[in-house]
Amino acid sequence: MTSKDLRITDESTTLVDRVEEKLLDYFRENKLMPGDSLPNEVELAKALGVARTVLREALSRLKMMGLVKSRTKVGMTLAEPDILGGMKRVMDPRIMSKNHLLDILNLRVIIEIGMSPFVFMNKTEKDIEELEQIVDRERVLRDNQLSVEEESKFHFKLYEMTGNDTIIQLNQIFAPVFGYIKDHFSKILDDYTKTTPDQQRPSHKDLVNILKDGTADQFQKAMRKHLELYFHLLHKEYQKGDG
Amino acid sequence: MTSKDLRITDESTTLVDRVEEKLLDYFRENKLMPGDSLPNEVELAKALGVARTVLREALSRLKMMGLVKSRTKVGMTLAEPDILGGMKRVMDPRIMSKNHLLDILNLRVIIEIGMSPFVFMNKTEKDIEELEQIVDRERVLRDNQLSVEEESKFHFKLYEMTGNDTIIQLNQIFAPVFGYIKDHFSKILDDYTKTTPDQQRPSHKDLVNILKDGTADQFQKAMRKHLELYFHLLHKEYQKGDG
DNA sequence: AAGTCTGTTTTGTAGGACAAATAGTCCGAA
DNA sequence: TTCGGACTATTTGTCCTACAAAACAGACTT
Repeated sequence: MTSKDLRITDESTTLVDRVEEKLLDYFRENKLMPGDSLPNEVELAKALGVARTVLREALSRLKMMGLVKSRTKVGMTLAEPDILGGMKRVMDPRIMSKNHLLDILNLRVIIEIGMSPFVFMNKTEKDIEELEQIVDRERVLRDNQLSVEEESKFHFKLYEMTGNDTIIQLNQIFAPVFGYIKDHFSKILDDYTKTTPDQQRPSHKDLVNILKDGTADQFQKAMRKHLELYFHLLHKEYQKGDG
Repeated sequence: MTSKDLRITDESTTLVDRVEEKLLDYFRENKLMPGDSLPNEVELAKALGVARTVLREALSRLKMMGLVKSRTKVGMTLAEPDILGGMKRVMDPRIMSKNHLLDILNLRVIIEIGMSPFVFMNKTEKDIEELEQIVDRERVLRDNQLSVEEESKFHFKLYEMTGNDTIIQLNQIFAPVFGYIKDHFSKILDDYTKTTPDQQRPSHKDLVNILKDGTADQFQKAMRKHLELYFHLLHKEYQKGDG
């Protein structure tokens, strides 16, 4: 047993927590749909047997997630939640554990590789043109690297081509994490780019060309290669945490 | 201009919303780290110029995300947030728009394809054995399909092999969505399995064998093929939405 | 029929009171 | 001295009341 297992969880469930649960149960059991209206606060509080303030603290949480909307006089209605609403607010690399950061980086790499078949499927003339413009504007810095802005602009366009709003949002939410990682693991990343021949690392330009004239499979492999340095980083840093 | 552009957004930002923002700003500006303690509620409310009830509604949101912890007498402390905390609560396929559901399905497919290099990298003898056990227990139903439980058990093990807690959690949170999709798009899925020769659809058994004796590239391609029916579903249903 | 006014309902905000938990202190006994 | 128990002060948790603000509904006016 490690010291981690000894810590007191102290999950002293508060009344607000339970009310929040109850509300969600209530929505599900009554099969409420977006647009359906809820009882007013006073009634709800009475039905739940709690003070209005407690009810409102629970409702406040659901409002943050977009599940509940309210307007004076009109009352409260259910709505389709913004599942990323909470994440958007609290994503801050500064306060995240190293392992958590690596998890997110890993997830990003996974998404970029996994989405490449869809990017290839959805590509249009216009997309290719835009990508070419982005690539043409890129200015190479030291060690064949790009600025963070240029780097992310290119990848953002690829995300856009998935046509998947959730994924696009996810990329935006994760963005600060990569900036942070590039800063804090720059040594490992630099070492890798210096010791790996450029030919083994497809540039953005190469990717566009393959997307344009190659096959879906070639594109995915190239993306995989393009992201290889993160494989390297993940492999090296996850190891450390285990020890 | 479509009718969608006419709707009243009514983003009447409430005081609680602004206090929530202010708190997050305050945390960032003061570079608070997990473990650091916050001023007590009365002081905070005074500093913000709002009633304690309002402050508490804002804090309640941050507590839901795990960013703030509180204990009587001790006070409040900052903690590393659970970025999926909000999502976990409100993920309910019943109330999600079709496009949103497809986005999630798409994301799952993307993750499963993208994670296959990592699954291959991380595989151990023990993992293979477990997978073989899972596959051996599987009972084929009509049309070469499996029960939802068996299906998800196999894939869950693959997620586990990524060693990425965030991704494992994400899979669990998404699980209800797939159940829902399998129910509601069963016609399309059944049609596909009926009209596509079994040889073109790698079974779980095939996947394990490739994972065991094949290459990383073969494994990824097999995963891609295994998920092909979802490509089919996504292609067909996303189309509809556009019209 | 159209616009205006007024009353009423419901959420939004404020503030006070007390309960419950518990860290810290002090005191007394082994 | 050290341990334990009682007390105290502090802070969050819960309840309650009051009023402000928004906006729907219906009556009333022109």
